[in-house]
Amino acid sequence: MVRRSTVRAATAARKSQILDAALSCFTDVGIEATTIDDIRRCADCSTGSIYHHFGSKEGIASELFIEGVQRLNADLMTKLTRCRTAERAVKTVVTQYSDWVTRNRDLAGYLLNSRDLAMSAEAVEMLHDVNRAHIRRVFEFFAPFVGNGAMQILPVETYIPIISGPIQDYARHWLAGQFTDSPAKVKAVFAEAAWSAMKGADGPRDAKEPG
Amino acid sequence: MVRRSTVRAATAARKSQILDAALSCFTDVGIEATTIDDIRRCADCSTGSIYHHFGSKEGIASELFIEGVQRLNADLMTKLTRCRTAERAVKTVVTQYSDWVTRNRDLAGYLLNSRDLAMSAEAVEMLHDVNRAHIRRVFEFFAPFVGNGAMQILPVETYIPIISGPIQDYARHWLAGQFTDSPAKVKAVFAEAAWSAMKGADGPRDAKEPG
Amino acid sequence: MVRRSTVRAATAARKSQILDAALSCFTDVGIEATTIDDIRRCADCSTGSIYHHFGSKEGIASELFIEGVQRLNADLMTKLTRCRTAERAVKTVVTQYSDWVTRNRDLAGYLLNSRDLAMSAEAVEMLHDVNRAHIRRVFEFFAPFVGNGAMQILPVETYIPIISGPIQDYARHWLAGQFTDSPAKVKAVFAEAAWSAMKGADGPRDAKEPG
Amino acid sequence: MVRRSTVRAATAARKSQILDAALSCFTDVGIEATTIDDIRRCADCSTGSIYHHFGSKEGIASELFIEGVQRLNADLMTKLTRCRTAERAVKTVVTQYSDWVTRNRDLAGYLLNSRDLAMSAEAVEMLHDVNRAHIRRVFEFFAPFVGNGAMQILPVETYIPIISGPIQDYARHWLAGQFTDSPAKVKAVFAEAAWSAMKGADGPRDAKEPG
DNA sequence: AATGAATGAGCCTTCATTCAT
DNA sequence: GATGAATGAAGGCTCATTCAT
Repeated sequence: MVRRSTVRAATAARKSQILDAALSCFTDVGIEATTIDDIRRCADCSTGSIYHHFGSKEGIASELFIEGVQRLNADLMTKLTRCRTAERAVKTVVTQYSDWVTRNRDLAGYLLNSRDLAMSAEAVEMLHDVNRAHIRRVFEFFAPFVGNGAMQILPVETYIPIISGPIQDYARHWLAGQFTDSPAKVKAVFAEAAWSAMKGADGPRDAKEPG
Repeated sequence: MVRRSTVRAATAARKSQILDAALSCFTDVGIEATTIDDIRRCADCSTGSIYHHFGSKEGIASELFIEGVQRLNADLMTKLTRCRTAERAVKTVVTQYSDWVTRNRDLAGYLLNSRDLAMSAEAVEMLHDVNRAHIRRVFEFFAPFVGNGAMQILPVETYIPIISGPIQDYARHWLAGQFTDSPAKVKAVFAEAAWSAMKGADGPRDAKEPG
Repeated sequence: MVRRSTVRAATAARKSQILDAALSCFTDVGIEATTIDDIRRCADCSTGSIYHHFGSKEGIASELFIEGVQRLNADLMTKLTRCRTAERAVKTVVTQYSDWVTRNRDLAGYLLNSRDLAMSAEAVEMLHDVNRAHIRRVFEFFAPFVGNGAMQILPVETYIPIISGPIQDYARHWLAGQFTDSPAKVKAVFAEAAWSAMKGADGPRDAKEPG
Repeated sequence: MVRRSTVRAATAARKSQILDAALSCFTDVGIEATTIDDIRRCADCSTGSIYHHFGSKEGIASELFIEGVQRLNADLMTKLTRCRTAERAVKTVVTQYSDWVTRNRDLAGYLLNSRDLAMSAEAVEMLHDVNRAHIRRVFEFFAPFVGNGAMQILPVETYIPIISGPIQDYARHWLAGQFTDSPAKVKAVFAEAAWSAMKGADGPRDAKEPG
């Protein structure tokens, strides 16, 4: 029992070590330009070890992607479920993302720029499952606010782009070194903009949160 | 004279043929995954011909990118300069983009997903010049509206993300096949959202455009 | 004593399990294409266990080969020493092979197609010893029949090809799935053909065996 | 016209040069053990050139195999169609093979030991077509001799093994360095043996060829 | 004896680019 | 301008083998 968990822990540590190395390389030169040898050197392990744990370069990229998405999603849900008003919730989507991106630059950049990532059918399936479940939870959370007029009724596919699109675009530029202020620094502007675009036409029907 | 222009026309046609083929391939499998041989096959020409006209794979990608950006920018400026009010102008940024993306799917997708494109120093320089000039023109156009309170005063780097971020995010999903309605179909929603987020806090001071 | 023999039996069982797995893999995809991991999976044991028992991949292949040859040879000698006439003996070489191949498809195929097998010097030595001894025994058995004119006097290296070549060729095709009738089914034809080619020019001088 | 045929000739020469190199390497160390780099070194060309002409290592092996089979088959048919009696024809199958193997050691060895060669579906198809056509021609040639009683009536799949099996087995051993006399040297023995096994039970009904 | 993670040399193949015709 | 054979560096991946537990 002890033995097995030790082994498992060691395995997990090695995998984590490789994922960290991969993220670092992907950030430096991009996924395509990163070679297994780059990762091997950076993770200080053998080629075989990488393949023993991940099976392929794509396997590394996929696992990194899915794990990153799950962390980001989980962090959002934690923050979101504490919100009591629509305004607070909408702004939290923006500020949470700003803070997370600022704290997790490399991983955020990876998630933001890997839309073209070629994944195995299996990995795609898993990612879709993860994403669908997350989207459902988020929409279930916001549904009441839309129902009571605090938020506008819009085509369902437009909510996320309107709320998250601006801060994501800003983050993309910041991560590319084109902007100097971190997302965390300008988050209030984007939170306000998102709420302006989302709040019910006649103003929110729920009471403004104190503070 | 006639001979030369004929030759030039033929050359232009061949270049255009290759660029079209390249865009098609890039759209299908991505830039990195596209090989010169893919382009050769698709353009129905020889390897040597491609190198004669573009010098390198990166040369094709760069020319395609810069030409695309210029077309998109020019189209925006044409539409924008017809606008007399801040509201009309802001909404035009959104609707023009929606329409252009819908009409130029492949090229739009290429521009939207080639942030990682490795370009020669020369090409990068050229692209920056083109972009800087465009951004300057756009900001000069909007400056009066900000000055007279019709639009909010915000950190300069936040304007573009707030106005264009949502429709770009939507376009990205649509181009990826995740959304069904074209940007052109939902542009009004995004135009309205952009204006809600950008209009002066006390309401626009300029008169509403008739119509 | 009991303990030791139990251990030995267990060891022998594990070795046998691995050899069976290896033969199965070799038959399916060929020796070269079979990986240690294939065998491991098929034998349901660990990599280390395989190396503990056989030392190398070549060790497995060699042991399997030599063991197979010995079984085949032993079976032939058993059947052969019961024969009293040249005709019976020659035909027995054919029919014994037919029956053995039919009953031991995979092993026979392995022996028949592993001419290229790279073996250690030690294993090669052992195989040669085994083969030389067998050939010597067989030739000593047949010598009297040649001496008394019941069988033809031919160049020594032609006897085995003439007697066994046809049924081996047939077996090769059958094992490859190209022929439908098993060697056992057509053995009489090949036995007759072998005898026709081997019998003394003036007819056999020994009496035809009854039945 | 001249230009094109020159180019074609050059291409054919290069392909031939690579095939020769491959055969040499295959003979020396076996197909599996031969690396592309071995062939490249031996053919004195670049890796890319090999792939330009053959697509893959398997492509080389297949083309070599099919071309070899066709040469062997064509040579047999040429010799066979000159035969007027069953005896001459059966013996020709044996002697032609003996001579061809002796003159084409490497190619013969390649054909004889590549039964396990992994070929593309396309190549397999082509090989089957080639073989089927050859077998049909050969059987059509021999049919009259079986019909008129000059040769025995046997199960159809046994003819080839009985006639060719012995000399093939001998050739295999000789090519492996186990026998010293070339097949051409001992061909008469095998020709006689084949005829003994194949001739009609009551003796040939056609006249013995003079000489 | 058993386990399975780790190793690393080596292989097949790709592909941007060059250049003789 | 066009052609396509030739080049060769480089990369993803395999796999027999080792070894600490």
